[in-house]
Amino acid sequence: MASLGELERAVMDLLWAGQEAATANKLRDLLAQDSAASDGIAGHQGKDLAVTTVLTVLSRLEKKGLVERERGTRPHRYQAVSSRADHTADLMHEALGSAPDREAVLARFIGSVSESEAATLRKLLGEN
Amino acid sequence: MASLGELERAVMDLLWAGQEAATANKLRDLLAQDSAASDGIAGHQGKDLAVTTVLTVLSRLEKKGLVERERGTRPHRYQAVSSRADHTADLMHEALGSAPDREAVLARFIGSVSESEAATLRKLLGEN
DNA sequence: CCTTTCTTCTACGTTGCGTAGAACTGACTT
DNA sequence: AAGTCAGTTCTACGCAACGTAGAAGAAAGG
Repeated sequence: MASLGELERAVMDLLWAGQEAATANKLRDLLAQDSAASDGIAGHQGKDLAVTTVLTVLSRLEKKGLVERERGTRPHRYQAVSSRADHTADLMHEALGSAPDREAVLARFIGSVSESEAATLRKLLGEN
Repeated sequence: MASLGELERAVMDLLWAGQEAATANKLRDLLAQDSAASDGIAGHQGKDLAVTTVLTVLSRLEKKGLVERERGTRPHRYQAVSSRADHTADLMHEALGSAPDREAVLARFIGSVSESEAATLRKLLGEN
């Protein structure tokens, strides 16, 4: 499926967090905010990215099928194709699918799941 | 965790398949066989790898903690640290853990699981 | 000791990603 | 209509991971 780099990941997180489609500039600002926040605001090591950088990343994400853009509006607007939950579940299926011994994998998986998650799973499997 | 390249993957598959620890040469031969097999035997595009290539890959896998080597014996013998099922389950946990909305992910995951796998999961969650 | 075999060192080409300048395009202003 | 300006695409560079393997070093057997 293609794994994500650090910046690609950060951008996807923003797109997943906001429900609205965002412009490259908006995303650039959000990224600047986030990095400032994690530096403790005062520090803020001038790590602001160029907008072109964000655009390049968005293009790559689009090519990977993770992001969709509205080409109609002039500042193109970008949004995630699927929710983070869907994407993550896909990744899990991908991992699972790569093994010939599905059952064994599931057994190990269940074995190391927290109790609360096990409860969630029981509920999900029960009703249906 | 570090994802695997194509050759790294192929080597791990061999190590996971065989229960015995194998030497680099043994693995090289097995890889040659496999590639011959997928080419339909006749073709067999002289894609045999150099032993050093296999050794390099094994070293990298060792550094990643996926492979263990017996240094005592002269032709060192290599084996997988954990089973494929364990490794795959780890990957699934890794994916799951990267999301803040665990429950939502599990819901999507369960939603797209085959009926037989769902049955397996019920059984695993039931008895315990 | 000397040859053979195995391992380690070093390295090169390719690809993905972070990063961004340069060039192009479409729109708003006057 | 031409100029300016924001936004987008093109191109590119450096770095790291990976596939690949030759060269050099080390050990085991005759």
